[in-house]
Amino acid sequence: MARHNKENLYRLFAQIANALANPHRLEMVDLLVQAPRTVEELAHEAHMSVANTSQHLQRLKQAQLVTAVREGQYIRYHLADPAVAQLWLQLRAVTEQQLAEVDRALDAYRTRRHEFEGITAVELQTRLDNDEVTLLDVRPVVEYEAAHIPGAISLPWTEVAQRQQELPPGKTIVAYCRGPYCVYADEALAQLAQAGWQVARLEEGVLEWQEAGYAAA
Amino acid sequence: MARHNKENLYRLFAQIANALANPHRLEMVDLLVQAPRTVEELAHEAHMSVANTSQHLQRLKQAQLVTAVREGQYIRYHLADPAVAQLWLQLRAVTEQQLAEVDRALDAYRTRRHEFEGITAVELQTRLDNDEVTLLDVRPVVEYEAAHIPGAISLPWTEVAQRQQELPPGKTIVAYCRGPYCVYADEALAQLAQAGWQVARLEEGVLEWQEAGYAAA
DNA sequence: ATAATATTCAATAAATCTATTGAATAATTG
DNA sequence: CAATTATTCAATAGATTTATTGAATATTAT
Repeated sequence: MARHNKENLYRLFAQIANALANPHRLEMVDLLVQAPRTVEELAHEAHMSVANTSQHLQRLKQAQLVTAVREGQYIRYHLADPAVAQLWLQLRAVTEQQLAEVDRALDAYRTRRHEFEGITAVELQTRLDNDEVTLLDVRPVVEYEAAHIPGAISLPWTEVAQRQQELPPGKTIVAYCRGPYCVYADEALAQLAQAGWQVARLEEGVLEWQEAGYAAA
Repeated sequence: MARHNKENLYRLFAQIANALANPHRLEMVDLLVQAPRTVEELAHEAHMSVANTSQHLQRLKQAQLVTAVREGQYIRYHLADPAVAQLWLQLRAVTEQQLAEVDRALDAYRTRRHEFEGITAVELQTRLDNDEVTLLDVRPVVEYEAAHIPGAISLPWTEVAQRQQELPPGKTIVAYCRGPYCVYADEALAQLAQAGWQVARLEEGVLEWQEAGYAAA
């Protein structure tokens, strides 16, 4: 009797863990952290079929980790609450700490991971205040518009080659993207470094930046 | 290629989520947060067969969420890292916030949940400093010994009836146990209230107490 | 209304997860 | 060494999860 009620309680926690216990759904959560998206957009970004994406979204929605908002013929999915992003961060933290494979998998995915000088959030903040660096947000514009680090210029990584002359000359360029598991900043910096710019990468994305106690714009 | 490497990365995070995606395993983690335990102890506490408990422990161990330490003919399982407890806390926080069922399930499990006056960590701290209350840790002694709130007296809930005369008279008694999902404090307080004591419950357990920034002993 | 587009639903097969059972292993005790 | 105790392993049946396929639904545009 009491046993049964206790099991019911733990079952609820397990339901939420279960909703996150799939690589595709985690990638979708990771994308929704950056900005709300339609089913098609998510399917395209995560390289999944639309039907499969929809099915996974239903599971996230059932667990109330995301919410659906109809916009005309589209349905845009949002992360239900900032606490969900926190949970994702904590899951990442534990996984990184406990599974050494994460480091290896990251090296395999981000092949230029160790090519650029890193810069910490603290360093960046002071160098931004002293007007010593140009901060580049190389994510898609919609993500920049959803939230970005104050002072960052939006220049999607796909447009870096053509638009680099817009950048103020002389200053070091710091690029960031979705966070430590995103290659966009690496791609952008590789092009800029080749063109002779002094570059550095911020591993943090907006979520990690906020988590570290800084404000977002 | 890059896709494949990205999938590998998310697969690792999903592995950890998967290890937590079972009510029994969560209950085991919840128990291990309080104190390390042998397979048999866990099986008994969680009302599971030993073989099943062992099997679930293997999964937690494979995910490196727990570690096994042989002690003679026993093997004692420990939480691998405090970060695992943090993750459990965050999972609980999200579940409580997103699933209204938690509140109902908790009412069903802790039938005396609303019977006693609650006291916050802050209140407790000041009233302890002023020597106005007696703080009772009603968990099993091993858990008290693993960690407890400074100033707490160990009096397991099973012994409250016989040993209540040991308590200093006149002061209000505040009891706590494993946290908000534990009935021991309710059970203890029901007996003490009946015997005429002035009582209050602290919902926090040691983990939540520490999470709130206080030290443990 | 009809056509087009976005999303969901339903059915299905392959894979994974879970609890149970009984046997196997490893350490301790007599 | 034999007996005992704690834990793990192996096999298995039932349940759940997943990706795919094609059809169904809902909204918009013509």
